[in-house]
Amino acid sequence: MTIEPDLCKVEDALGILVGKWKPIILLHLLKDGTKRFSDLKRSVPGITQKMLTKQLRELEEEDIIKRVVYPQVPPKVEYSITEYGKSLKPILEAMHEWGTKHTLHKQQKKHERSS
Amino acid sequence: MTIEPDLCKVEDALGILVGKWKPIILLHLLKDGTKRFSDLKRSVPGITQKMLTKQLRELEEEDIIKRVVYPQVPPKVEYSITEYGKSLKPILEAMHEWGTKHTLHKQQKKHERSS
DNA sequence: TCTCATGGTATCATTTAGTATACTATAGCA
DNA sequence: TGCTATAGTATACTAAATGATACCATGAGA
Repeated sequence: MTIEPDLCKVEDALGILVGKWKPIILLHLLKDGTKRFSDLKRSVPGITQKMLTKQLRELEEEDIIKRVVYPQVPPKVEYSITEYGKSLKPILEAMHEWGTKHTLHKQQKKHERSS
Repeated sequence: MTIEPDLCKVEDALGILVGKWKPIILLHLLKDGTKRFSDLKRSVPGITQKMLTKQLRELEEEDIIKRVVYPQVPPKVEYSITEYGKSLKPILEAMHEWGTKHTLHKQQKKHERSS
């Protein structure tokens, strides 16, 4: 299969996945189903509140995740992957698989250089 | 299949594909095999010389493409995908496929809103 | 009355990505 | 002698992404 560069839809998917935190957020939601804001924050070490909010809003905007607010105090907000969002799984898996191989490849190169 | 977020290698692949021009450059090289610098520049409308050089250097650094310089005047430099680079194809294809579906999804949403 | 937990916003600083434009080397050709 | 083609580099700039930090609302419980 050859993808016609001029009809390239690769960027569309890329645009959704790009961001320092989006993949890891999606992986957590894919794994655990539903998570609260604070759960996600704990699961993604190093992320700031602002960034987490921003990434979640962007994913929501794209229909990848769903946001449910419970009218309580203190607030409770739950995030989960939509059915549509689940369709990203093959891409994430392909990247994960490749990334795993790539780790080996890099190690081999390193070894070659030092020998 | 569930990808363990803590062992996530998704970023590795993402890092290589990200950049405003990398996917389109790779698609051209995958399609046409070998291209000269100026061919690529023509194939990727809007890209500046500096950006093209930068993207190519980064891809070369990752062993995704190969750069061959012919000692001529005027210079001739050929770029091609490495075998290793070809291993990215499944990712590009998965993204392309998803992107194509996503276009439809967006159109449906648009239609829903306007009806 | 004070404090805590949750899920945010607001403001500003810094870092990274991308753009625009000018410049370079040199063999071959008119 | 001056022009062209190729594959760049150098410098300066703008824009976008990310980070750090402070702040806010409010019901429950001590």
